[in-house]
Amino acid sequence: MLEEKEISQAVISRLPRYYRYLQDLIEEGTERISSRELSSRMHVTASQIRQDFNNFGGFGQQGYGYNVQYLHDEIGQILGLDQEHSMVLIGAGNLGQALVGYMNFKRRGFVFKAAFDCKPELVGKKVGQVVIRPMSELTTLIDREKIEIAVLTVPKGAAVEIANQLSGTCIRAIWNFAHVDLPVPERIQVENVHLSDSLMKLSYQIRSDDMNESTKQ
Amino acid sequence: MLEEKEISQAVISRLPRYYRYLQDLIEEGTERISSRELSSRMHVTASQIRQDFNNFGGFGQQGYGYNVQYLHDEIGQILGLDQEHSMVLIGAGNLGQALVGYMNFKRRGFVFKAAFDCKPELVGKKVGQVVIRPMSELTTLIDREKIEIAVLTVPKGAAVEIANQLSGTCIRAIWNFAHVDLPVPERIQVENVHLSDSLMKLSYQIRSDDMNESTKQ
DNA sequence: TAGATTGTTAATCGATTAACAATC
DNA sequence: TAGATTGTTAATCGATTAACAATC
Repeated sequence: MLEEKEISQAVISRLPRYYRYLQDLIEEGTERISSRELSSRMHVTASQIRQDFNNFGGFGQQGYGYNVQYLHDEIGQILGLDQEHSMVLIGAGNLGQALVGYMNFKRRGFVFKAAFDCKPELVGKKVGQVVIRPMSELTTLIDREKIEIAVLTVPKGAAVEIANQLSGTCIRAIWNFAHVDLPVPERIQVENVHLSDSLMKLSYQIRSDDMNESTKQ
Repeated sequence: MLEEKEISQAVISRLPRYYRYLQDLIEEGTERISSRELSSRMHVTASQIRQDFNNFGGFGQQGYGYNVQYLHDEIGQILGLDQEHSMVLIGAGNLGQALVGYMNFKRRGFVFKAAFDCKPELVGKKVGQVVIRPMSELTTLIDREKIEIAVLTVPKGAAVEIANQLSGTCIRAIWNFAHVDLPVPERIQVENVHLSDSLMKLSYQIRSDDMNESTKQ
């Protein structure tokens, strides 16, 4: 009932930011907020806010605005934050270890159940709450523990091969930090975090600023 | 001369991916490629590829296609990858240390010149090629060494205060991993990497899959 | 020259913004 | 009831795709 039509990617990308601002409002003790107030805080149009929320069917009340707590909880539910999500780490390098250790994910219900690495010298070592296991145990553990999300922090070369392995398991989604596009069946969702792409965009901005400076005069 | 009009954010976001595919093509020894071939590899339309490239003024040749090496280098230049970029790390926690240690950035010309942390017990410790310094030295070092990019991996609470400090320096851009929107003057570019936002999007996809499953029947 | 493929203009599609009637 | 503000329809804007003339 909650959802019928496909929601656009643009809308979904904005939901976490709404969620964040609503959390801040709760902490400030604000009980209600109008789309106009929220729009001026977030530097987006009030129209967009109302359109976005109405994709999911109207959380406000005419003449009143939105109840902050209610809106927060609804968006949380839409984002699936009312459920616990089990994860495994694949690739226990520096970045991988940092992610496992990051407590904020756990607070939101994203829990690492295991970590894997191909390096024998890392196997047995503890990171965060889990012990690093050999890659040979990967697929059986995922299926046995009904893991939802695989966090992939391995080098480019290994990523595709591992994605193929994952395709045969019950895994639902891959959070991909490897610098390649993964070939997976449609039922597996992939969310890419390409850090170097992000850094390149930054570098583009700097350079394009330089150009403007030099052209201006 | 190279650029005049504003290039849309959508185009810029695609450039790093083009760059990556062109690198792969070079490694494969491919000398030329048509927009149609590239489009089928990358799963985008050939039209979009041609439109994107023509924002910067035509890198191809009718009847021939694009020279891979040339196109690669041009895009690299547009992204500012032909220059070295100096960076400082602010916040030497797990994630920060992982970023400093990541060699791929250095290969692309992004070089960490220093790292800072407010924790006295971390000061003096070495991460990657640099030694962690106290926060008190932050602004003077940035200006003295003409640092371009600040990599911000501090908790939410500290980020805004540090952004204010950075506003008074020669810094050009902030690569922001903190979970807040930073208030900075217009001349400073901000590129956000909100990992928990990304994870929430993944969680949304999983949940919306569930919905479809349960509604289908 | 004929074939291929670009650069570019025109058509379509989707997302954002504006406007306003519905309603609390 | 009057005022406020939503939900929603209509208008605008921008981005993507299609088509084709230019040209290597």
